[in-house]
Amino acid sequence: MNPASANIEEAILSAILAGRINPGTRLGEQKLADLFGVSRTRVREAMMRLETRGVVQVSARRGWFVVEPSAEEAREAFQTRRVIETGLLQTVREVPPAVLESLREHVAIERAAIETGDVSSRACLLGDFHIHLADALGNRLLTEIIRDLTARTTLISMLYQPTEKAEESSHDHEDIVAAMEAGDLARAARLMDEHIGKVEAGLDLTAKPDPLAGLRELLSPSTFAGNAPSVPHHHTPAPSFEKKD
Amino acid sequence: MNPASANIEEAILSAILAGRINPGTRLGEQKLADLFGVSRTRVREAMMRLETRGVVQVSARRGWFVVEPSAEEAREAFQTRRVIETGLLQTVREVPPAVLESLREHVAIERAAIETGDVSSRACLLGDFHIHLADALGNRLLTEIIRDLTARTTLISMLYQPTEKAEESSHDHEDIVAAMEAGDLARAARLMDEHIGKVEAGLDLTAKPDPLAGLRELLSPSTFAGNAPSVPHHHTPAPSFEKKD
DNA sequence: GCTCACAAACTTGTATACAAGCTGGAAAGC
DNA sequence: GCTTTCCAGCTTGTATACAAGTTTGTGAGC
Repeated sequence: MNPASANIEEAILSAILAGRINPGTRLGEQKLADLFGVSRTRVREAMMRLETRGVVQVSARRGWFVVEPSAEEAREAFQTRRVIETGLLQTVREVPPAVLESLREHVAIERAAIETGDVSSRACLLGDFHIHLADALGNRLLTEIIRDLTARTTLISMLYQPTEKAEESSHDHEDIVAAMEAGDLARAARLMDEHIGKVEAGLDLTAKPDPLAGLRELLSPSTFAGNAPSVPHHHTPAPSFEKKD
Repeated sequence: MNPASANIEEAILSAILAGRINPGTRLGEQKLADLFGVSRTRVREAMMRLETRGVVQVSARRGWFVVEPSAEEAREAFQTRRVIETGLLQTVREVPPAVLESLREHVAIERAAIETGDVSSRACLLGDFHIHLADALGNRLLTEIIRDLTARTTLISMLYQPTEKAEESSHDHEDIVAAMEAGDLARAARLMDEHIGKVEAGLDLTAKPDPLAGLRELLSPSTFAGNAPSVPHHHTPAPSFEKKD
């Protein structure tokens, strides 16, 4: 609708869905304004829209930050996704062949990306499966809701997921599609429930979102040799938020 | 967060939920700014947030309007509500006694409002039941989603609902709570599905949203005696949007 | 009397200016 | 050397000014 401001919003959201923007990343109004060649007004507009969609947050006079969901918020996001996605599968009566075809194709692309080892696109694809599903079985409204929720859970995974299990997720997707193909939507719903449960269980929600993650990442590829302690042993003055610049 | 702009947003949303603002109502930035004693900036902020929540829309350089969902959008909203609310009931394992108590109480208030004939508050209460349910069984995120959806369906009812059936809805709510009380959540989910289906079926989605509804309402209580044709017989130049001022 | 064209008033769209507050670093004091 | 205080710079918050487009009312022409 507003050409540029919609682009800013969409650009940031899809970067999050693709896992290219880390939770906690600071998004300065002026920098984005320069980047997109508009004034701060439009950027603020996009930011406020993203804030109501739950993907960024403003800290008064400090800046906009990509949300870092708390453990509680993480649980809420997963519960919500479980409710909606199982509800969708159980509400639908039958699945059109074209939809099945499209989903099978999507899963095939997932597997290809995993075997190729294309890490950057596979996270995006795994989330995209759920968005595709909502789009195919539901409607635009539902798709938008799922999209925002997927952005949230993507950020949560970045914060709390110790190890990725892309193969397992893709296999789950395959099973869900198979159940749909067999016309057993109740089973598809149950599999979806388990799938989301597995992803959630794979998180380490006891570990607080690590404010040092950014620093550690910068230091870990060993500029210094022979030190890979899990926690830096020197006293650090808690930089709290800022990670990228 | 932003005290005033959040208030504007909340004030408008709850007015919609209470049925005090009609779909299609124009919301002028300057007038709202004067009303709330702030500048247009804050009002625009609130409007854009409400736009991403799907309750208002901007028509370029003409103004902000409370949405008038199309028949297609109405179907989408009801499908989405059905998916989420049945999904919620089916996901929940057991219902805490305190929740049951609170829901029973709510239904009692509904019935009281209906018997009293308090038309203004009963629409609000009927929608509130679903919001309460999401709040009690789900989480804040889910509640917010349901709240926005309820705002949508409230507007849809205003546009397409020929006759209100408040007693029936309240009775449905009672049955749903009874099923929950009996621990039969599958039945509760089915009843919820039927309930939302009934509300949707009670709409006349073939009737286009009537751009003259506002005018007709203003004229119908007979300033002139003896003329109540369903359509004014003189040529009207299609005022399209504006209804309130 | 009716239609059409034009202009004035009004509304949103966008940028910019300035105010308010936070952060980080330098300098002073211990 | 270490801590504390204060100031300069940077970032968002809010208002206002102006640009661009829409609507409506007026008046000329038929």
